[in-house]
Amino acid sequence: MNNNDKTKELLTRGVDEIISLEDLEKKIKNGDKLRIKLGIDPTSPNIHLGRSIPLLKLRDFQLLGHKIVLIIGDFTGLIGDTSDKESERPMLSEETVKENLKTYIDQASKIIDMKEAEIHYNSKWLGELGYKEIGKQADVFSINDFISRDNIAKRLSEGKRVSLREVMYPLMQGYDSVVINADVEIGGTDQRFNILAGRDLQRLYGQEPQNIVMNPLIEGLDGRKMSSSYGNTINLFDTPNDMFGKLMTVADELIIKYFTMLTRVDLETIEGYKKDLADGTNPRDIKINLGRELVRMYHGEEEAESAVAYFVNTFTKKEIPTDVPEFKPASGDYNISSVLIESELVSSKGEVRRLLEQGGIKIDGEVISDASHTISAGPSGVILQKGKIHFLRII
RNA sequence: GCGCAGAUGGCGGAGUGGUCAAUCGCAUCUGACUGUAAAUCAGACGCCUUCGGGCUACGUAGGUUCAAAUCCUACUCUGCGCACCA
Repeated sequence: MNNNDKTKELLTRGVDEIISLEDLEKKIKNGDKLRIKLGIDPTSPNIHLGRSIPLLKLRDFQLLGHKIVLIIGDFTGLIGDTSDKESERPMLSEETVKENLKTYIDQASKIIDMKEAEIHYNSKWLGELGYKEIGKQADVFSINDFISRDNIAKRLSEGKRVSLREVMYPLMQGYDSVVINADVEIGGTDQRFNILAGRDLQRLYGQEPQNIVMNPLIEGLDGRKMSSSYGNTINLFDTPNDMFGKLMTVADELIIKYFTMLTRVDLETIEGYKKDLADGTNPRDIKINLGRELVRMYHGEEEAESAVAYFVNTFTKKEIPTDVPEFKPASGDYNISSVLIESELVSSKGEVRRLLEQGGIKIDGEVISDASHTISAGPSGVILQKGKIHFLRII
Protein backbone atom coordinates (compact mmCIF):
# COMPACT_ATOMS: atom_id res chain seq x y z
CA MET A 1 0.00 0.00 0.00
CA ASN A 2 1.35 3.42 -0.84
CA ASN A 3 1.15 6.36 1.52
CA ASN A 4 -1.92 7.80 -0.10
CA ASP A 5 -3.84 4.58 0.34
CA LYS A 6 -2.69 4.30 3.91
CA THR A 7 -3.90 7.77 4.69
CA LYS A 8 -7.17 7.05 3.01
CA GLU A 9 -7.73 3.93 5.06
CA LEU A 10 -6.63 5.76 8.18
CA LEU A 11 -9.31 8.35 7.64
CA THR A 12 -12.14 6.05 6.59
CA ARG A 13 -11.84 2.61 8.13
CA GLY A 14 -13.89 2.40 11.30
CA VAL A 15 -14.52 6.11 11.04
CA ASP A 16 -17.93 7.71 11.21
CA GLU A 17 -17.04 11.37 10.87
CA ILE A 18 -14.02 13.63 10.97
CA ILE A 19 -14.03 17.25 12.06
CA SER A 20 -12.47 18.82 10.17
CA LEU A 21 -11.45 16.38 7.51
CA GLU A 22 -9.91 19.04 5.34
CA ASP A 23 -7.68 20.39 8.05
CA LEU A 24 -6.57 16.97 9.21
CA GLU A 25 -5.77 15.82 5.70
CA LYS A 26 -3.70 18.90 5.15
CA LYS A 27 -1.67 18.34 8.29
CA ILE A 28 -1.04 14.70 7.50
CA LYS A 29 0.01 15.57 4.00
CA ASN A 30 2.38 18.19 5.40
CA GLY A 31 4.04 15.43 7.33
CA ASP A 32 3.25 16.99 10.70
CA LYS A 33 3.82 14.76 13.69
CA LEU A 34 0.47 14.93 15.36
CA ARG A 35 -0.46 14.41 18.98
CA ILE A 36 -3.36 11.98 19.01
CA LYS A 37 -5.38 11.88 22.17
CA LEU A 38 -7.61 9.17 23.53
CA GLY A 39 -9.21 9.32 26.93
CA ILE A 40 -10.22 6.16 28.73
CA ASP A 41 -12.16 6.19 31.95
CA PRO A 42 -11.60 3.17 34.12
CA THR A 43 -15.27 2.66 34.81
CA SER A 44 -15.20 -1.07 34.36
CA PRO A 45 -12.32 -3.50 34.76
CA ASN A 46 -12.68 -4.68 31.19
CA ILE A 47 -12.00 -3.12 27.86
CA HIS A 48 -14.48 -4.51 25.37
CA LEU A 49 -14.34 -4.79 21.63
CA GLY A 50 -16.38 -1.63 21.21
CA ARG A 51 -13.63 0.27 22.92
CA SER A 52 -11.00 -1.43 20.82
CA ILE A 53 -12.19 0.54 17.80
CA PRO A 54 -10.61 3.83 18.89
CA LEU A 55 -7.58 1.96 20.16
CA LEU A 56 -7.06 0.38 16.78
CA LYS A 57 -7.41 3.76 15.17
CA LEU A 58 -4.82 5.01 17.58
CA ARG A 59 -2.49 2.29 16.46
CA ASP A 60 -3.11 3.21 12.85
CA PHE A 61 -1.87 6.68 13.67
CA GLN A 62 1.01 5.29 15.67
CA LEU A 63 2.18 3.16 12.78
CA LEU A 64 2.28 6.27 10.64
CA GLY A 65 4.61 7.91 13.10
CA HIS A 66 2.25 10.10 15.11
CA LYS A 67 2.43 10.47 18.86
CA ILE A 68 -0.19 8.75 20.92
CA VAL A 69 -1.26 10.42 24.10
CA LEU A 70 -3.36 8.24 26.31
CA ILE A 71 -5.29 9.92 29.05
CA ILE A 72 -6.27 7.63 31.86
CA GLY A 73 -9.33 9.21 33.37
CA ASP A 74 -8.66 8.40 36.98
CA PHE A 75 -10.29 11.72 37.85
CA THR A 76 -13.03 11.86 35.24
CA GLY A 77 -13.82 8.27 36.07
CA LEU A 78 -14.76 9.38 39.54
CA ILE A 79 -17.19 11.90 38.18
CA GLY A 80 -18.73 9.65 35.59
CA ASP A 81 -19.55 10.49 32.02
CA THR A 82 -23.19 10.28 31.09
CA SER A 83 -22.99 11.02 27.43
CA ASP A 84 -23.67 7.44 26.45
CA LYS A 85 -26.06 6.79 29.27
CA GLU A 86 -29.77 6.81 29.66
CA SER A 87 -29.50 7.33 33.37
CA GLU A 88 -27.29 9.06 35.82
CA ARG A 89 -24.05 7.25 36.34
CA PRO A 90 -22.98 6.91 39.93
CA MET A 91 -19.72 8.39 41.07
CA LEU A 92 -17.19 5.65 41.48
CA SER A 93 -15.09 5.27 44.56
CA GLU A 94 -11.38 5.85 44.31
CA GLU A 95 -10.76 2.22 45.16
CA THR A 96 -12.87 1.00 42.27
CA VAL A 97 -11.10 3.28 39.87
CA LYS A 98 -7.71 2.15 41.11
CA GLU A 99 -8.76 -1.46 40.86
CA ASN A 100 -9.88 -1.01 37.27
CA LEU A 101 -6.79 0.96 36.37
CA LYS A 102 -4.50 -1.93 37.05
CA THR A 103 -5.74 -4.03 34.19
CA TYR A 104 -6.33 -1.19 31.80
CA ILE A 105 -2.83 -0.59 30.64
CA ASP A 106 -2.35 -4.31 30.20
CA GLN A 107 -5.36 -4.55 28.00
CA ALA A 108 -4.61 -1.47 25.96
CA SER A 109 -1.08 -2.63 25.38
CA LYS A 110 -2.49 -5.56 23.46
CA ILE A 111 -3.27 -3.05 20.78
CA ILE A 112 -0.92 -0.12 20.96
CA ASP A 113 2.75 0.14 21.60
CA MET A 114 2.91 1.56 25.08
CA LYS A 115 6.60 2.25 24.97
CA GLU A 116 6.03 4.76 22.22
CA ALA A 117 2.98 6.31 23.83
CA GLU A 118 2.60 9.05 26.37
CA ILE A 119 0.41 8.16 29.29
CA HIS A 120 -1.14 10.72 31.57
CA TYR A 121 -3.47 10.55 34.51
CA ASN A 122 -5.87 13.43 34.48
CA SER A 123 -6.15 13.61 38.27
CA LYS A 124 -2.80 15.33 38.04
CA TRP A 125 -4.24 18.51 36.65
CA LEU A 126 -7.98 18.22 37.21
CA GLY A 127 -7.55 17.76 40.91
CA GLU A 128 -5.79 21.08 41.15
CA LEU A 129 -8.17 23.37 39.34
CA GLY A 130 -9.91 25.94 41.48
CA TYR A 131 -13.29 27.58 41.15
CA LYS A 132 -11.84 30.59 39.47
CA GLU A 133 -10.43 28.60 36.60
CA ILE A 134 -13.40 26.30 36.36
CA GLY A 135 -15.67 29.33 36.26
CA LYS A 136 -13.72 30.74 33.37
CA GLN A 137 -14.05 27.48 31.47
CA ALA A 138 -17.70 27.06 32.34
CA ASP A 139 -18.43 30.45 30.87
CA VAL A 140 -17.65 29.10 27.42
CA PHE A 141 -20.66 26.81 27.52
CA SER A 142 -24.33 27.27 28.12
CA ILE A 143 -26.81 25.12 29.91
CA ASN A 144 -28.89 25.35 26.76
CA ASP A 145 -26.23 23.44 24.83
CA PHE A 146 -26.01 20.81 27.47
CA ILE A 147 -29.68 20.09 27.90
CA SER A 148 -30.35 19.94 24.22
CA ARG A 149 -28.24 16.80 24.01
CA ASP A 150 -30.53 13.93 23.15
CA ASN A 151 -30.15 11.73 26.14
CA ILE A 152 -30.20 14.62 28.58
CA ALA A 153 -33.30 16.10 27.00
CA LYS A 154 -34.91 12.70 27.19
CA ARG A 155 -34.17 12.28 30.84
CA LEU A 156 -35.41 15.74 31.61
CA SER A 157 -38.66 15.20 29.79
CA GLU A 158 -39.13 11.92 31.62
CA GLY A 159 -38.75 13.71 34.91
CA LYS A 160 -35.51 11.94 35.73
CA ARG A 161 -32.77 13.55 37.69
CA VAL A 162 -29.85 15.19 35.95
CA SER A 163 -27.16 16.24 38.34
CA LEU A 164 -25.13 19.37 38.03
CA ARG A 165 -22.03 17.28 38.31
CA GLU A 166 -22.79 15.75 34.93
CA VAL A 167 -22.55 19.16 33.36
CA MET A 168 -18.96 19.35 34.53
CA TYR A 169 -17.86 16.31 32.63
CA PRO A 170 -17.34 17.83 29.18
CA LEU A 171 -15.31 20.62 30.76
CA MET A 172 -12.94 18.17 32.30
CA GLN A 173 -12.53 16.08 29.21
CA GLY A 174 -12.04 19.22 27.18
CA TYR A 175 -9.45 20.58 29.52
CA ASP A 176 -7.45 17.37 29.13
CA SER A 177 -7.02 18.31 25.50
CA VAL A 178 -5.72 21.72 26.50
CA VAL A 179 -3.19 20.34 28.94
CA ILE A 180 -1.72 17.81 26.59
CA ASN A 181 -2.09 20.07 23.59
CA ALA A 182 -3.94 17.60 21.42
CA ASP A 183 -3.99 17.85 17.65
CA VAL A 184 -6.50 15.08 17.21
CA GLU A 185 -8.90 13.44 19.59
CA ILE A 186 -10.35 10.02 18.95
CA GLY A 187 -13.64 8.84 20.33
CA GLY A 188 -16.99 7.27 19.64
CA THR A 189 -19.88 9.19 18.17
CA ASP A 190 -21.33 9.29 21.66
CA GLN A 191 -18.39 11.48 22.60
CA ARG A 192 -19.19 14.16 20.06
CA PHE A 193 -20.30 16.76 22.55
CA ASN A 194 -17.42 16.16 24.94
CA ILE A 195 -14.78 16.24 22.26
CA LEU A 196 -16.21 19.36 20.70
CA ALA A 197 -15.99 20.94 24.13
CA GLY A 198 -12.28 20.33 23.90
CA ARG A 199 -12.10 22.49 20.79
CA ASP A 200 -13.86 25.36 22.54
CA LEU A 201 -11.59 25.15 25.53
CA GLN A 202 -8.50 24.99 23.41
CA ARG A 203 -9.61 28.20 21.76
CA LEU A 204 -10.14 29.73 25.17
CA TYR A 205 -6.55 28.92 26.04
CA GLY A 206 -5.24 30.18 22.75
CA GLN A 207 -4.58 26.81 21.15
CA GLU A 208 -5.53 25.62 17.74
CA PRO A 209 -8.62 23.41 18.12
CA GLN A 210 -8.07 19.69 17.82
CA ASN A 211 -9.44 17.68 14.97
CA ILE A 212 -11.85 14.93 15.78
CA VAL A 213 -11.94 11.39 14.51
CA MET A 214 -15.18 9.76 15.53
CA ASN A 215 -15.75 6.06 15.27
CA PRO A 216 -19.15 4.44 15.01
CA LEU A 217 -20.42 2.45 17.95
CA ILE A 218 -20.71 -1.24 17.44
CA GLU A 219 -23.56 -3.56 18.29
CA GLY A 220 -23.07 -6.06 21.06
CA LEU A 221 -24.34 -9.58 21.52
CA ASP A 222 -27.97 -8.64 21.81
CA GLY A 223 -27.97 -6.21 18.91
CA ARG A 224 -28.00 -3.18 21.14
CA LYS A 225 -24.99 -0.93 21.36
CA MET A 226 -22.10 -2.72 23.05
CA SER A 227 -21.87 -1.40 26.56
CA SER A 228 -20.84 -2.72 29.93
CA SER A 229 -24.11 -1.65 31.44
CA TYR A 230 -26.04 -3.85 29.03
CA GLY A 231 -23.82 -6.81 29.76
CA ASN A 232 -23.58 -7.55 26.05
CA THR A 233 -19.88 -7.06 25.62
CA ILE A 234 -17.07 -9.15 24.29
CA ASN A 235 -14.04 -8.26 26.37
CA LEU A 236 -10.42 -8.17 25.37
CA PHE A 237 -9.57 -10.38 28.31
CA ASP A 238 -12.37 -12.87 27.86
CA THR A 239 -10.91 -16.35 27.73
CA PRO A 240 -10.23 -17.54 24.19
CA ASN A 241 -13.14 -20.00 24.26
CA ASP A 242 -15.48 -17.41 25.64
CA MET A 243 -14.46 -14.80 23.15
CA PHE A 244 -14.79 -17.18 20.26
CA GLY A 245 -18.14 -18.48 21.43
CA LYS A 246 -19.53 -15.03 21.88
CA LEU A 247 -18.38 -14.06 18.42
CA MET A 248 -20.15 -17.05 16.95
CA THR A 249 -23.45 -15.78 18.31
CA VAL A 250 -23.04 -12.39 16.72
CA ALA A 251 -25.73 -11.74 14.16
CA ASP A 252 -24.70 -12.70 10.63
CA GLU A 253 -25.34 -9.19 9.36
CA LEU A 254 -22.61 -7.87 11.61
CA ILE A 255 -19.82 -10.08 10.34
CA ILE A 256 -18.49 -7.61 7.80
CA LYS A 257 -18.84 -4.70 10.18
CA TYR A 258 -16.91 -6.56 12.85
CA PHE A 259 -14.19 -7.45 10.39
CA THR A 260 -13.88 -3.89 9.20
CA MET A 261 -13.91 -2.13 12.49
CA LEU A 262 -12.50 -4.62 14.96
CA THR A 263 -9.71 -6.15 12.93
CA ARG A 264 -7.12 -4.96 10.48
CA VAL A 265 -7.62 -7.79 8.06
CA ASP A 266 -6.97 -6.08 4.77
CA LEU A 267 -9.94 -4.60 3.04
CA GLU A 268 -9.59 -6.74 -0.08
CA THR A 269 -9.96 -9.90 1.95
CA ILE A 270 -13.02 -8.47 3.60
CA GLU A 271 -14.46 -7.60 0.21
CA GLY A 272 -13.92 -11.24 -0.65
CA TYR A 273 -15.89 -12.36 2.40
CA LYS A 274 -18.64 -10.00 1.47
CA LYS A 275 -18.87 -11.60 -1.93
CA ASP A 276 -18.77 -15.09 -0.45
CA LEU A 277 -21.66 -14.24 1.82
CA ALA A 278 -23.65 -12.82 -1.05
CA ASP A 279 -22.90 -15.97 -3.05
CA GLY A 280 -24.37 -18.16 -0.35
CA THR A 281 -21.37 -19.33 1.62
CA ASN A 282 -22.45 -20.53 5.04
CA PRO A 283 -22.06 -17.45 7.26
CA ARG A 284 -20.78 -19.75 9.98
CA ASP A 285 -17.59 -20.38 8.07
CA ILE A 286 -16.86 -16.69 7.65
CA LYS A 287 -17.74 -16.16 11.26
CA ILE A 288 -15.25 -18.80 12.30
CA ASN A 289 -12.61 -16.77 10.50
CA LEU A 290 -13.75 -13.71 12.38
CA GLY A 291 -13.55 -15.50 15.70
CA ARG A 292 -10.17 -16.94 14.89
CA GLU A 293 -8.81 -13.54 13.90
CA LEU A 294 -10.02 -11.75 16.99
CA VAL A 295 -8.85 -14.43 19.39
CA ARG A 296 -5.52 -14.37 17.56
CA MET A 297 -5.25 -10.61 18.05
CA TYR A 298 -5.72 -10.80 21.78
CA HIS A 299 -4.54 -14.27 22.73
CA GLY A 300 -2.26 -15.44 19.96
CA GLU A 301 -2.23 -18.00 17.17
CA GLU A 302 -2.32 -21.15 19.24
CA GLU A 303 -5.16 -20.12 21.46
CA ALA A 304 -7.12 -19.13 18.40
CA GLU A 305 -6.79 -22.57 16.85
CA SER A 306 -7.72 -24.35 20.04
CA ALA A 307 -10.73 -22.11 20.54
CA VAL A 308 -11.95 -23.05 17.09
CA ALA A 309 -11.44 -26.71 17.88
CA TYR A 310 -13.19 -26.41 21.22
CA PHE A 311 -16.19 -24.78 19.67
CA VAL A 312 -16.55 -27.26 16.86
CA ASN A 313 -16.22 -30.21 19.21
CA THR A 314 -18.50 -28.95 21.90
CA PHE A 315 -21.25 -27.33 19.92
CA THR A 316 -21.16 -28.73 16.45
CA LYS A 317 -20.20 -32.26 17.41
CA LYS A 318 -21.61 -31.98 20.92
CA GLU A 319 -18.63 -33.71 22.44
CA ILE A 320 -17.58 -33.28 25.99
CA PRO A 321 -14.56 -30.99 26.06
CA THR A 322 -11.24 -32.48 27.00
CA ASP A 323 -10.24 -29.69 29.28
CA VAL A 324 -12.71 -29.60 32.13
CA PRO A 325 -12.05 -27.99 35.48
CA GLU A 326 -12.04 -30.48 38.33
CA PHE A 327 -14.04 -30.27 41.48
CA LYS A 328 -13.84 -32.30 44.64
CA PRO A 329 -16.43 -31.51 47.26
CA ALA A 330 -14.61 -30.52 50.40
CA SER A 331 -17.57 -31.61 52.45
CA GLY A 332 -17.30 -35.15 51.10
CA ASP A 333 -20.99 -34.97 50.23
CA TYR A 334 -21.61 -36.36 46.77
CA ASN A 335 -25.32 -35.77 46.65
CA ILE A 336 -26.11 -34.18 43.30
CA SER A 337 -27.72 -31.07 44.76
CA SER A 338 -24.99 -30.53 47.29
CA VAL A 339 -22.28 -30.83 44.67
CA LEU A 340 -24.00 -28.39 42.34
CA ILE A 341 -24.30 -25.84 45.09
CA GLU A 342 -20.92 -26.38 46.68
CA SER A 343 -19.25 -25.99 43.29
CA GLU A 344 -21.22 -22.79 42.74
CA LEU A 345 -22.50 -24.11 39.45
CA VAL A 346 -25.95 -23.36 40.81
CA SER A 347 -26.82 -20.78 43.42
CA SER A 348 -29.82 -22.23 45.25
CA LYS A 349 -31.57 -25.52 45.91
CA GLY A 350 -34.69 -24.23 44.24
CA GLU A 351 -32.71 -23.72 41.09
CA VAL A 352 -31.23 -27.18 41.33
CA ARG A 353 -34.74 -28.63 41.53
CA ARG A 354 -35.74 -26.63 38.52
CA LEU A 355 -32.75 -27.74 36.50
CA LEU A 356 -33.34 -31.38 37.39
CA GLU A 357 -36.98 -31.10 36.38
CA GLN A 358 -36.13 -29.49 33.09
CA GLY A 359 -33.43 -31.92 32.16
CA GLY A 360 -30.60 -29.46 32.41
CA ILE A 361 -28.29 -31.65 34.49
CA LYS A 362 -26.29 -34.47 33.00
CA ILE A 363 -23.69 -36.84 34.36
CA ASP A 364 -21.46 -38.38 31.72
CA GLY A 365 -24.03 -37.36 29.17
CA GLU A 366 -27.03 -38.86 30.95
CA VAL A 367 -29.86 -36.70 32.13
CA ILE A 368 -30.33 -36.85 35.88
CA SER A 369 -33.68 -35.87 37.32
CA ASP A 370 -33.53 -37.36 40.78
CA ALA A 371 -32.57 -34.87 43.47
CA SER A 372 -31.37 -37.64 45.77
CA HIS A 373 -28.96 -39.02 43.19
CA THR A 374 -25.49 -39.57 44.56
CA ILE A 375 -22.55 -39.05 42.28
CA SER A 376 -20.16 -41.95 42.27
CA ALA A 377 -16.95 -40.55 40.96
CA GLY A 378 -14.71 -43.34 39.72
CA PRO A 379 -10.93 -43.13 39.55
CA SER A 380 -11.02 -40.76 36.60
CA GLY A 381 -14.05 -38.87 37.88
CA VAL A 382 -17.32 -38.18 36.12
CA ILE A 383 -18.40 -35.25 34.02
CA LEU A 384 -21.13 -33.16 35.54
CA GLN A 385 -22.82 -30.93 33.02
CA LYS A 386 -25.22 -28.06 33.51
CA GLY A 387 -26.89 -26.83 30.37
CA LYS A 388 -24.78 -26.73 27.27
CA ILE A 389 -21.69 -24.95 28.36
CA HIS A 390 -20.93 -25.69 31.97
CA PHE A 391 -18.83 -28.75 32.61
CA LEU A 392 -17.15 -29.95 35.76
CA ARG A 393 -15.16 -33.10 36.38
CA ILE A 394 -16.18 -34.44 39.75
CA ILE A 395 -13.46 -36.41 41.48
C1' G B 1 -38.36 26.49 53.20
C1' C B 2 -43.74 25.64 51.54
C1' G B 3 -47.20 22.70 48.41
C1' C B 4 -48.18 18.48 45.28
C1' A B 5 -46.72 13.69 43.40
C1' G B 6 -43.74 9.46 43.90
C1' A B 7 -40.22 5.34 46.06
C1' U B 8 -42.35 -2.20 44.39
C1' G B 9 -38.24 -8.06 42.64
C1' G B 10 -31.51 -7.48 38.32
C1' C B 11 -34.13 -3.34 35.31
C1' G B 12 -38.78 -1.07 33.55
C1' G B 13 -43.52 -1.07 35.43
C1' A B 14 -48.81 -3.08 37.45
C1' G B 15 -51.09 -3.65 42.08
C1' U B 16 -54.04 0.63 46.45
C1' G B 17 -56.64 -3.79 53.20
C1' G B 18 -57.24 -10.40 52.77
C1' U B 19 -57.41 -14.91 47.02
C1' C B 20 -49.81 -11.02 46.59
C1' A B 21 -43.79 -14.08 46.65
C1' A B 22 -46.73 -9.86 43.95
C1' U B 23 -50.06 -9.22 36.39
C1' C B 24 -46.81 -7.89 32.42
C1' G B 25 -42.29 -6.54 29.46
C1' C B 26 -36.86 -6.85 29.42
C1' A B 27 -32.74 -9.49 31.29
C1' U B 28 -31.42 -14.43 33.12
C1' C B 29 -31.66 -19.96 33.24
C1' U B 30 -33.32 -24.79 31.06
C1' G B 31 -35.39 -27.65 26.99
C1' A B 32 -36.64 -28.29 21.64
C1' C B 33 -34.87 -26.79 17.05
C1' U B 34 -30.41 -24.89 14.52
C1' G B 35 -24.30 -23.82 11.34
C1' U B 36 -24.52 -21.08 16.17
C1' A B 37 -23.78 -19.92 22.99
C1' A B 38 -28.26 -16.50 17.27
C1' A B 39 -33.47 -16.30 15.91
C1' U B 40 -37.97 -18.89 17.03
C1' C B 41 -41.02 -21.88 20.19
C1' A B 42 -41.91 -24.07 25.21
C1' G B 43 -40.98 -23.97 30.39
C1' A B 44 -38.79 -21.84 34.70
C1' C B 45 -37.42 -17.54 37.29
C1' G B 46 -37.08 -14.87 46.31
C1' C B 47 -34.86 -18.52 50.09
C1' C B 48 -35.74 -23.20 52.70
C1' U B 49 -38.73 -27.62 52.77
C1' U B 50 -39.92 -34.14 55.50
C1' C B 51 -43.79 -30.75 49.53
C1' G B 52 -48.16 -29.98 54.38
C1' G B 53 -45.84 -25.62 54.63
C1' G B 54 -42.17 -22.22 56.74
C1' C B 55 -39.19 -17.75 56.28
C1' U B 56 -37.60 -13.03 54.30
C1' A B 57 -39.26 -9.13 50.98
C1' C B 58 -42.79 -3.84 48.11
C1' G B 59 -37.56 3.42 50.59
C1' U B 60 -36.46 3.55 56.51
C1' A B 61 -38.65 3.41 61.49
C1' G B 62 -42.89 3.03 64.22
C1' G B 63 -48.39 2.47 64.52
C1' U B 64 -53.73 0.87 63.32
C1' U B 65 -56.01 -4.00 62.12
C1' C B 66 -57.75 -10.78 63.13
C1' A B 67 -54.99 -9.37 58.44
C1' A B 68 -50.90 -4.11 55.27
C1' A B 69 -47.06 -3.50 49.24
C1' U B 70 -51.92 -1.38 50.09
C1' C B 71 -54.41 2.80 55.90
C1' C B 72 -51.88 6.41 59.68
C1' U B 73 -47.34 9.10 61.66
C1' A B 74 -42.31 10.54 61.34
C1' C B 75 -37.96 10.36 58.59
C1' U B 76 -34.82 9.71 53.99
C1' C B 77 -34.49 10.23 48.82
C1' U B 78 -36.51 11.79 43.78
C1' G B 79 -39.55 14.78 40.44
C1' C B 80 -42.77 19.00 39.59
C1' G B 81 -44.57 23.73 41.15
C1' C B 82 -44.02 28.02 44.35
C1' A B 83 -40.54 31.02 46.80
C1' C B 84 -43.82 37.77 45.29
C1' C B 85 -43.97 41.84 48.52
C1' A B 86 -48.07 43.10 49.76
